[in-house]
Amino acid sequence: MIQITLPDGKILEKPVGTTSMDIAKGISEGLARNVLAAKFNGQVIDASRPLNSNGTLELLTWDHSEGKSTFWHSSAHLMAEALETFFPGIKFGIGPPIENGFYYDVDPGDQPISSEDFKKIEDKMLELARQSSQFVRREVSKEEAFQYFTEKGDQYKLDLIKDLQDGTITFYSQGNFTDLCRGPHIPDTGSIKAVKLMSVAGAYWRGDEKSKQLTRIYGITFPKQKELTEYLTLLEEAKKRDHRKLGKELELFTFSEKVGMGLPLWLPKGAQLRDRLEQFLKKAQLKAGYLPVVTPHIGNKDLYVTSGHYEKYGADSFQPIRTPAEGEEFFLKPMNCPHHCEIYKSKPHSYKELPIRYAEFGTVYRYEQSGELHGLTRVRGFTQDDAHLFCRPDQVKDEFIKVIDLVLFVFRALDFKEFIAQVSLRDPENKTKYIGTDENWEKAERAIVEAAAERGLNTVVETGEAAFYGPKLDFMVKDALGRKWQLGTIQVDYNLPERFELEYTGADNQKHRPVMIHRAPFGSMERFIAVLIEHCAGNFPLWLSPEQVIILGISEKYNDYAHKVSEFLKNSDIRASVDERDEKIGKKIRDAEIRKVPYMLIVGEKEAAENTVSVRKHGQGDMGSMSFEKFSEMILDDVKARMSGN
RNA sequence: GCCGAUGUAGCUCAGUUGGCCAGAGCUACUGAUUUGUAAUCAGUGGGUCGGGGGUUCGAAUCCCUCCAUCGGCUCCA
Repeated sequence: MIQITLPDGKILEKPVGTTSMDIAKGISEGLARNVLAAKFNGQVIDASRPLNSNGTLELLTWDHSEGKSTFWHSSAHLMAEALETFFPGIKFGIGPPIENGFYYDVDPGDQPISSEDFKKIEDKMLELARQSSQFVRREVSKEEAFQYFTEKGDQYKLDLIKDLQDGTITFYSQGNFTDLCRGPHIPDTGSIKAVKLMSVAGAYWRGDEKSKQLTRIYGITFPKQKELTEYLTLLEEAKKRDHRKLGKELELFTFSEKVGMGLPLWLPKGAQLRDRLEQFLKKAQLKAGYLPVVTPHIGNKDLYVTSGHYEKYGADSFQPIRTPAEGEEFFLKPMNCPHHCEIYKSKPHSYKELPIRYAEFGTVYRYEQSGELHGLTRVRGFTQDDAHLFCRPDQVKDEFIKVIDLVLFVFRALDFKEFIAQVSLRDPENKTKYIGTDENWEKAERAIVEAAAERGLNTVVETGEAAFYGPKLDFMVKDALGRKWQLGTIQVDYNLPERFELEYTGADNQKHRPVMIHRAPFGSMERFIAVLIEHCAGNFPLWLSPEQVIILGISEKYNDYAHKVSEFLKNSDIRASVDERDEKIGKKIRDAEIRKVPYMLIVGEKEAAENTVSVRKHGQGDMGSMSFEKFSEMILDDVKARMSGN
């Protein structure tokens, strides 16, 4: 007999070889129907696997993320089975579950698969699912595995088997399809009730640019049709928030082929929004002891030879500008730090001065591969809310914490509640990728981990994701379509101070090397605004809104009064304008609502006579009337409260 | 950069077996109207059908090529 401990603490005595499914059936038929897999002693396994030792057991259903993963992984197999019926000889790479659904990388040979094939594949998947074929697990020898896929002619599977250890290889079969697979899988295909293939895309075999490119088919499945419908509705909603769409509709930014791809043009309203954000952060930074500096957009090649960036990125960046007479080479600056190092070097420093914090909204230019460009989130010219902190080694952790606090202040002011802090450490297996000593790396990594812990950040650690010069802490958020983007970043750098031979004089009258911290709470203005647009669906908070108030006259007769109100508001630093058009009030309101102007003031005969305005709030409707002085006060109070981060 | 898809007026989109001067709505402009909380009416203007080349009596439509955009991959100081 073995003892099985359930999540509620209950302990069951069961014969050796009992399966999780048996246990589920013992609890309830309903549960048994919904069990997709099981987690035994922390390992996810098939519900049909016999249990042979004591342990803790959790039955996984659709409500568990691991249950979903198993469901989607099995769905990938189901799709593969369907694909094989339409594309005989098709070869398979890998087919894992992902955050939303699954994909399978396939090589269909000379019979391309396009989205036009989706319908028939989906139908076939549903047809196969209805047969409720069981997923059957089988342990095979490496030799047998080789033999099977050699006969099938699937070189990708052979490539995978090559790296597997004999004795650990398993096959899973359902219906007429057998795949090399670690598992686990759901009991049978019958629970897959709704299927939707999302897209096809190219993907390199094993993620290697030099390998053959396979066709990746993305799909998602659900145990209920209703859930698929809901998911598709959610995607539609997300599309409406896409910053590229809203950016155009709200006239925030645009691109021009003539100017060049990936080079955003900020329209007046977008520039206004951007300026509000800059002013907000500049104010906070002044309070936190930052010193504003300004540096040029280009820098001599020598600067980047010294920094080491020339060697690493020289060939893959915009090529240098040459002076006609001297033939000197200048690069568009891809980052601000080398310039700031030279500012630091402009005079000797005492340990008493540190930390020194140079801040600059610095516009930088990076050559991004053409296929990488994406709205405002991935561009070739962008402005970093950059700053470089030069401090003593004993100040690193404190400074780090202060920066975390600043980032959190910004996020709070802008109502970003969901983000994760990613700690990026170097890959210990591949230390040659990085510059700097082991000792310095360890010190820096420890400082980051401790600082993040002290501020209670929700962190994930990513090994091998560090920059080549130091570890970093990045704040990640998701866009409307669930894609993850890095916003703020804090990076420790022991490298540049070394390369630029930065120094300060210590209390011992000896020269010491400062530590540098790069940091940008927004990251880049472009990306931050992109994410902000999606975050608030274009309904910017009042204090940021490019147009805060629009005054709408009932007819042209009241335009004079409307202008009087507008002038009064503008004199109080409220961004107000008048819709002077000869349109009916309904039309003016509709247009202002579509433009997402936070406040509409409707003025007619009654208001003009009483010196009042009729207030309509965006998305909420009529709020009644008040004197325009009172309205102005209300707006200013709101703005003031928000800008201070409450 | 790679794979796949897309590209018609300022915007959103019709226009598919190649065939009269390429269409609609919104926007813009002109006029009428002077309006009370999400679209007043009428008229006018606006397009090298992404660029270039080709096939054809004839191309927005078929082919080639380049460019840009979109979805991914790879990359991201």
